[in-house]
Amino acid sequence: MNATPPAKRPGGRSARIRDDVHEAVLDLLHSDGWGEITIAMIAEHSGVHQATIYRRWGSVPGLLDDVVTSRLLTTPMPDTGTLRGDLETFAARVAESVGSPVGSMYLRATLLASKNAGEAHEYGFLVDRGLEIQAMLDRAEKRGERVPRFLQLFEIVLIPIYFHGMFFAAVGPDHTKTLVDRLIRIVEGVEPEPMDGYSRTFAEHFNAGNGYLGSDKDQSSRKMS
Amino acid sequence: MNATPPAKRPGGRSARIRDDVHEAVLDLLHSDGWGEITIAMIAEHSGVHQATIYRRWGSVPGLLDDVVTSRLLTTPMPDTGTLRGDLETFAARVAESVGSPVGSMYLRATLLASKNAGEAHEYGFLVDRGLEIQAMLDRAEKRGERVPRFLQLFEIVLIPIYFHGMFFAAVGPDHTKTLVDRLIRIVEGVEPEPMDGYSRTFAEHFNAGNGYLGSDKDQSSRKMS
DNA sequence: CGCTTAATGCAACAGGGATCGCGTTAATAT
DNA sequence: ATATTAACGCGATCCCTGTTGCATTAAGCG
Repeated sequence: MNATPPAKRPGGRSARIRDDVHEAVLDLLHSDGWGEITIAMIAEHSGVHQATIYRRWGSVPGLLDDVVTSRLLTTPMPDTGTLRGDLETFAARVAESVGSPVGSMYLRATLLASKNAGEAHEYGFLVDRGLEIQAMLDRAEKRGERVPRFLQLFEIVLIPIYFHGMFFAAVGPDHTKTLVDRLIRIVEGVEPEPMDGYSRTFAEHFNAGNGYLGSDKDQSSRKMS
Repeated sequence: MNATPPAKRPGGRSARIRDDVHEAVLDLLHSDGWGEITIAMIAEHSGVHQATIYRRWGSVPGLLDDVVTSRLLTTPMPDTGTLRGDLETFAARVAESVGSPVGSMYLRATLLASKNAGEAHEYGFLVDRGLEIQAMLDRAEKRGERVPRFLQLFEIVLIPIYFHGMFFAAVGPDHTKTLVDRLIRIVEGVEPEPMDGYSRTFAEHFNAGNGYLGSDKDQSSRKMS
């Protein structure tokens, strides 16, 4: 699953280089914002030779996968005692990381690589996360709560967060709450979803919210008639 | 909005070349399946020189945008008399085009271009479609039906279709019906969503359905523990 | 400490994407 | 029909991504 298979000599120098490269990646993603990240840039900024990076990680997606799994996604899944609580903190966390340059970059890199020429890039941490999420659901079910299927959770809460974050901008915690609320309503079947936070028409929505989705990031004016 | 600005000499030869290139793109997308599309390939397959293609369209995303807007998205929005009917046929159509190589390719190309270096690729036809969708909703509301907000429709029905289609496989008409049904349930507030079609756990879901989402396209075996 | 060899540095090179200058063709206007 | 010039074809060329062979460094091990 990891980009660096069990190394035979992971000690001092290799570890140092690994750290240098990782840090360079994070630096670049932080400074350059959303610009493209090339291996040449990483090589120069870290002082590690290109060839080394190509040999160890192969490609930018592979390197990003390593960075993400080894540094960013180490926080354990929430366990607040209620499914709603778990989902809300988890969704907020996902939204935050997907909205950041690192997360957005990673998702786009891995997903774009996914359908490309044969070499089906492993979905890496996505599978791990899936298992952890399932454990979270299982806990809730064991407590006696009504729980959604995984695909429901994925479609109703996670996919919108991913989509917003990748294409437009990070979604705020208020909206993640709305998504979680929607999921729970669906599972429990209560009264219809309130429409307070929603623009009435597409035009309003598009113009007011900046961008295609009503999120709150500035995005050079693009009105329509 | 269009990739080719109002040409000063759009007649005979230019039009012929434009058609040749468009047809080559469609041919390649049909035959090569999901493989990468390069301008070199298009040039060879169409008999038009690379330099010409670069000059007129600039890049693959630009060319795809032109192809899509001028050839593929000309079918009018459905008007069946009920919101559910409209949504179901529309969703099925979207799923089909997004699942096809052309649609998938286009979406992924725009995705790549969207947040990349400055040149904010226009979302092109997406805005047009948004307005048409809104008109569909307006018609339904005028008939007295309870209608969702645009963002709800977008998040609950369209985004999942896009996401599935772009990164995994096309969703079948059965699942699009599920999505539409979900939306209408949310707006009208009825009993909880049935869970028949959903795998029980993430592992089941992942292994059985092939790929991360339970869709029905073969995808080289990738089991997990 | 000394030996083995994994891992890195270095430079040269292949390959492809994209651009440019210039000659040629043909669309448009008169 | 003729002139004008937009648009195309062609080849050379640049630049960037990624690879490879070989020398050098240092990690792991006795």
